[in-house]
Amino acid sequence: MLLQDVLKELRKAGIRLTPQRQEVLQALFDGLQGECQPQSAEEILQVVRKRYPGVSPDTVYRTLGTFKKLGLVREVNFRDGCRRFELALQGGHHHHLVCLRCGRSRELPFCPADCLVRVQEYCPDFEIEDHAFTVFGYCPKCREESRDVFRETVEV
Amino acid sequence: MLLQDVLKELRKAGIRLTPQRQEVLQALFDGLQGECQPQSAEEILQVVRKRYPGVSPDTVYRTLGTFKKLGLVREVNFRDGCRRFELALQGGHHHHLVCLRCGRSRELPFCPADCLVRVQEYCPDFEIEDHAFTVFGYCPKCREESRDVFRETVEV
DNA sequence: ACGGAATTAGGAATAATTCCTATCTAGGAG
DNA sequence: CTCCTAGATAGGAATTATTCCTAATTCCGT
Ligand SMILES: [Mn+2]
Ligand SMILES: [Mn+2]
Ligand SMILES: [Zn+2]
Ligand SMILES: [Zn+2]
Repeated sequence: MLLQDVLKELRKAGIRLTPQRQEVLQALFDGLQGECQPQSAEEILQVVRKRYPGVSPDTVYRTLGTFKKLGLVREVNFRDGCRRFELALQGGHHHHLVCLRCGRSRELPFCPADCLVRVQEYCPDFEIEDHAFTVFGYCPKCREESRDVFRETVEV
Repeated sequence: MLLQDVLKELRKAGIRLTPQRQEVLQALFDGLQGECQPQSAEEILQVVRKRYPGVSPDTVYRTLGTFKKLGLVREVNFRDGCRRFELALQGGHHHHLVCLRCGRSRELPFCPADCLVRVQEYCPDFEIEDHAFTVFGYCPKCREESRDVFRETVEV
């Protein structure tokens, strides 16, 4: 799905298409490229300001909240002190593997869907809205580096 | 496992047993009772201060960090603006179902262990440390209440 | 009991997020 | 096209969670 399609959807949903919102959306689409690092509000703000200086953090947060309510954006937590956001386009559902040292993440094409089914059976009257599955640990690069540090320490 | 056993383990691990740490540990054990709501640092601070006034937030955070490194405490995120903590005693591994409205949580006896295995295969060089599986949505009570509000709105 | 490394209190600093309010504007009605 | 207004924004202040700093204290092995 492309930016244009999403804009159409938003219009259909009765969302006013301000330039600010479009820029935030664009930033979210940009974040989809490459290694897919969900972005913090601050990061999105910086991207947006390149094209549209003067946007306020408040607007970014408000817009992300709006998009989240529409199911267009998902929030993820990487335990690095801020919330992160990424587009939740249909068919692209995934989760993350996060390095607790460098903070980089990798997409995981696994989803504990069976657990969700069991949860729904376990609590039939609970209305499930979203779920998080995130794996934390240390990436190969960071493990390598800490091994180096260890060597240096020992050799001294 | 009881408080005494954990204290023994801590001593074995070379952790200095200050009264502050013992109080934080006690607070965490208290949190285990009842409906198991993982506690925020602030909540723990309040509990600790009842017995031991004058503890600083810093100490609570530092202690939680220490316990986390030891694997004694797990951190969970309920999307309510603060980190939450709970004891991670052996055999008691579980996850949570969280209401986005009232913030209350319920324990889930399901763990996406199979996903973790696949993740480990997918990234053999990544050192998995921890994982999060949390289901968000609206609890029966909150759904009921919002239905009431809806009725009132319509009837006016 | 002593010494020293680890720990703490308290207050300042930081960083993320929200609130407030005067001003602006997208988009529907005419 | 112009007008109108509900909804959106900027900017700065306020809030809240968390960390940093440092002098003073304390656990615990010897
Ligand atoms: Mn992603
Ligand atoms: Mn729990
Ligand atoms: Zn890494
Ligand atoms: Zn609820």
